Amino acid sequence: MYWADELAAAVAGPQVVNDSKSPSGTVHIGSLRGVVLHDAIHRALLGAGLESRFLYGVDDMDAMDSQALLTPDAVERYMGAPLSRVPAPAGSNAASYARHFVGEIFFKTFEPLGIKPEFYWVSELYAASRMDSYVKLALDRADRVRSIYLRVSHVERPSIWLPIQIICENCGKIGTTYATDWDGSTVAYTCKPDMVSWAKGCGHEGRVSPLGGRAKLPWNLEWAARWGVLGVTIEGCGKDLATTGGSRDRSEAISREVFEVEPPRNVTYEFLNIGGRKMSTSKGQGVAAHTIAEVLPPEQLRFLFLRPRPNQVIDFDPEGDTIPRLFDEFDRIAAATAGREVKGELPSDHERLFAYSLLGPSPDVTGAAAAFRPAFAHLALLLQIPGVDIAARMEAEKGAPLTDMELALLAERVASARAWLESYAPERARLAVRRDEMPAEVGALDEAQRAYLAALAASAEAEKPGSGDAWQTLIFRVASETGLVSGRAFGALYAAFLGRTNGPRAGWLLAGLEPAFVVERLRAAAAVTPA
RNA sequence: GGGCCGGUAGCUCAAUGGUAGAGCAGCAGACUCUUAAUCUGCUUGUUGAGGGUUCGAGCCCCUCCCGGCUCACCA
Repeated sequence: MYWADELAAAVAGPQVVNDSKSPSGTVHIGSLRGVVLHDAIHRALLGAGLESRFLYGVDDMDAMDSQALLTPDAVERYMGAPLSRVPAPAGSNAASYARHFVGEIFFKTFEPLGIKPEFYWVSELYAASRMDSYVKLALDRADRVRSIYLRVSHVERPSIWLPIQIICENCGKIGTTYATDWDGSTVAYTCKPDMVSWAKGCGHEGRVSPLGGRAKLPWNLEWAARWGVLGVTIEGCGKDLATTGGSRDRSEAISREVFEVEPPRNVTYEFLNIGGRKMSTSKGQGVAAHTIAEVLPPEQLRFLFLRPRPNQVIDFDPEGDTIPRLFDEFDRIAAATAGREVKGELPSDHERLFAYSLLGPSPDVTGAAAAFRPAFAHLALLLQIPGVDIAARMEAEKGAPLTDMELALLAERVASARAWLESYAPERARLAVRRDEMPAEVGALDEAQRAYLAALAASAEAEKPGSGDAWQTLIFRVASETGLVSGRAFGALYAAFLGRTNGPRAGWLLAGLEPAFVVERLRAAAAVTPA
């Protein structure tokens, strides 16, 4: 059974699926794995006849800690401030930095993937006092919190430490304050200049109520509190958090022992690596979500994340054959789903995998599976030949007119293939007519092939073929006249124009070039002395 | 040091307890109009090592070896 369906079969009653993201830091392609996974889980729950909500939270009470994202004059003032209070970059009319960044960049990648969670902003949960009862519990039971940190993670907190981060009333920063002395309604705090290295506190000291949005819980407690506030029943997380003694363990212990709430079911998911290496934006290895989305249409991007089980590493190297093969594998699964015979082994419940790769919430699986999908590599090739009518060629391949859905799929693939040719396609997938010099490969042609080229030059000059069809006919006819097997005739042409042993349909290739150049090159190639 | 994932054909990978198999590469062949297409045939295995469970193990359990990521400060 498909893993998401297995999960859905294992639960009962109404479900709340939750995921969240801190808006600080760059969003790269790997960040989308969790989103797509949670969406698939949500759809699996609905498909199993359960009630389900899919929530997505933005951690905008977190402190701004990335200097690279601020203009230099804003660093002094906003480093350490809650992201909800950092203004959006110049030119944006968003209400805050967090809203700009997440709204403009991250959410725009959700919509095309057919993912529509209910968004919520953590700063609003605090401001609306929905977190207050958990803040009080955390402070009342600070000793329990400290002992959990010690027991689960071997982190020792001083006895005056309180699990709360106050927003400084003077400078507005949250990353620089240290709170002590909870008296049941207020805490004392100091905004320390040297609390953290990346932000400077103002030195203010005060006493304030931590409720109603004036403070936030530290990460692990906030996570647990949210499970309680929102009634979360399923929430996966990356393996960096799920390690023994790590964040997830701490939050689960806090949820049970401090808030007395049963934590949600976990689905730990592995990372997405690029070419066997971890993604790192600082090393230029990270692929921004919107960049890869130009090359991979939504369905293939979903497929990339949904085909492996969640706890398997995905090694995605956009170079080489990876992208064409991803399309081919998708098409194979589509064909199998449509009931056609395919080669090779299929994943268990491949039709479920196919359905979840389609854009939700309730796609036409049968129609999509049966649709004609042009082979990606073939399409990329055709795009490089001048004067090819792609739609007509595809119709000929299918043997029937394309439906509206198929035309849309074709347009989508054409755009992907163009983007691929410009970005990740290997040299061997790119065609280039060698205009400037004779390819060295011509030296490998034998006498019969050179004679063929000479004869073709003469015939072309006399008959002046004007179309791909006319050229193709001539190529075959001259081959027949000179007694050369057609495959070797084509080989000679590819060597003379492309410097390779094979290529696209030669007639259309030659028809796209200037007649004078074609004849001249044919003659020159025919005259080359064999190596 | 702890955790997770992986190790299967020359390469990339599939196969969730039931005959180890695909793509690419290679070899041989077909084709007078898809020539990076299509079709036919062939070849390739100590499934990292060892033990265990089972009628049956690539898959489950145990012990190792190798590689990758991750955590151990904060969020």
